[in-house]
Amino acid sequence: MNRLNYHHLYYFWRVAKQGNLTATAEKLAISQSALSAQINQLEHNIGQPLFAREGRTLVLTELGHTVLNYAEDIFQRGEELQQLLKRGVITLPSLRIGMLSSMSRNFIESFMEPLLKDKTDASFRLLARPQPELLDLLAQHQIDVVLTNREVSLSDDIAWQSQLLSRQAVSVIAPASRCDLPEYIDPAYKHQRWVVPGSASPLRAAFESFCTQHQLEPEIVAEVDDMAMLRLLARDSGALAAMPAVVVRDELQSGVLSKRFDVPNAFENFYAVTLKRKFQHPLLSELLQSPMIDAIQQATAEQQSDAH
Amino acid sequence: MNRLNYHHLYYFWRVAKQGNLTATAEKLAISQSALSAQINQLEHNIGQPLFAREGRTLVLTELGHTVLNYAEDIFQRGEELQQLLKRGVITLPSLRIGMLSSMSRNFIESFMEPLLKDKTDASFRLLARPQPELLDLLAQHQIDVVLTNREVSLSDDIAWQSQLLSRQAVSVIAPASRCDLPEYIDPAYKHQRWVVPGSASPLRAAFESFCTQHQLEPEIVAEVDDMAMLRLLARDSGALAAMPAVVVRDELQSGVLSKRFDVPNAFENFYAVTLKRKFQHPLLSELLQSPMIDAIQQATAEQQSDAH
DNA sequence: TCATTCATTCTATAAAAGTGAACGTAATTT
DNA sequence: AAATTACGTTCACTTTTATAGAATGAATGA
Repeated sequence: MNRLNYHHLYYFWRVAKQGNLTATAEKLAISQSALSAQINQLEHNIGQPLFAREGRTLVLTELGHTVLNYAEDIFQRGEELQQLLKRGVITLPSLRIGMLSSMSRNFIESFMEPLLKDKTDASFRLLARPQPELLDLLAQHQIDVVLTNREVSLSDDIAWQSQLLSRQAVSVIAPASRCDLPEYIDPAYKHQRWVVPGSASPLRAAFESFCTQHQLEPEIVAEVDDMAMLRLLARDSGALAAMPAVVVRDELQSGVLSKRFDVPNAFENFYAVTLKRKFQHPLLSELLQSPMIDAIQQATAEQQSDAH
Repeated sequence: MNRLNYHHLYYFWRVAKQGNLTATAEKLAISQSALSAQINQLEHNIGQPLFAREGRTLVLTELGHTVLNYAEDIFQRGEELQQLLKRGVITLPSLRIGMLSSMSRNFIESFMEPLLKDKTDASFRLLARPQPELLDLLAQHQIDVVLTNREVSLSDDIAWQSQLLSRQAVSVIAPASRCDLPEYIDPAYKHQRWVVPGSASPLRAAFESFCTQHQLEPEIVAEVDDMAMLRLLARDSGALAAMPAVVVRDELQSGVLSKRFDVPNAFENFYAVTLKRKFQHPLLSELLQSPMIDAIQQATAEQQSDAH
């Protein structure tokens, strides 16, 4: 291999991030043929393909992902330099957060809390998508972190890093009008109307198993994936609800809803998924080691040991 | 400004590090004219000079230093990528430490101690030079850190970062044969033979002022800049010596020399000077926040408060 | 002073990056 | 099943950029 050609690498970076040669060529204001040729030269120079040509799309190989990680470091810093040269100042790029739309908004908000207060220079973008799309975006460095309640499965190509942020017990939530119901499992719960998480969710599975175990025969009024929607239904449907308490934090506080008890051994996990990278976004580092996260982790650790 | 030309930036990086166009052209195996032209283009593209042409040499401007800092981040990462692509592994580059030859070797050794034990992958280079040359090398990213006992003066161009590592009292050291001398200032010290630090050193100034204050009339046997040399003379000359105790740590322990007392208000400061950079060498970060350093700093803090 | 060192400038040439049209497939529509 | 569209590659050719080499100039040092 000769010396690395940084122009080729730059083009590769742009294409890999975009995932599409034609669109990238347009953005770069060159022809696709030129772009294609440059990337071929890079691959030829390296001696191994960076993209697998699958059908009519370009998909990063394992090596491609590795190289993209380096390119990201290199050219993010380069962009910063260019900004400095042009405008005389550098502004921190926005922190790009991806979230699963089914997650608790309250949780997300408390995660981002450090960004909201007294930091004038902190800016961020928030993006709700299905999990596979989020992971794609992450792999392409289009977002910096994914907040999810679903475990990520290991991939050959990509070095995910998944950090458990919090572990919430699943609670039985009742409208204020039903505060006669006992704060423990009881025959009174045998025939009730419920709103519950969608069947794809591990929470739902836990709820079902709980019902079987205690011979409850719930009437499912609604099953909903989206936690924000679930919250509204819990508040307004008059039915009981099974969900992490954090989802309806405000309602519990104001007394509109009340928590009866925790479903034993049913938890919702919150993860922050990132790519293993040398240079993480500074705001992200801050968030991931913020005292709030520590507090949550400590709290959940206590919860766990309480449970045992 | 158009898009940043990374090849130009690469050439600039090489030249700025080397400090010399002709030699760099040779290393790059291109003509000086080509190299000169490329760098001119970069400057033209940026709109401001990166080098000041002083006589027949190229000297970095303030902007030049800034750009070099970015370039260093960019291309160090690039070199790492190239290494990965060629050899399949990345090895941490050596940590390059610059030291003032006049400094205590014992101090340097204890600074580097974390590198010496059980780390198989830690490699470093050590370089003894006069202070101005060390700072030049640092500014050109040829070394990662300068260990010095002399304050750095602030420069317009370069963002030094100077961290106080340790503060050593200056002690009066006597050969074992002279352990009759009292452990406090006393007329017995009035006429004695001494080996002392060179007159450029702040230690020497402190010693002279001490002598004046207590009306000592020292016979100066030798004045020496180099602490390693001073150590030998203290051991072998039979004269008294004024120096930080750490310099003769081993001799004090073995009893060949003995410390009589500390010269009041005379200290030698040890600094680690680095460039303010986004991405510091990982080994260096480790050293600068090693528990040994903390211990020293705590000890010296106590010393200071004792003195007050 | 005169040779030496080092960077710059100029012209010609070599190398590279770029264009645009033609081509090959895979996916999608009719 | 045929036509259409989307997307990447290949090829012949043009434009742009990088480079060599000789000439120039300015500072340094013997």
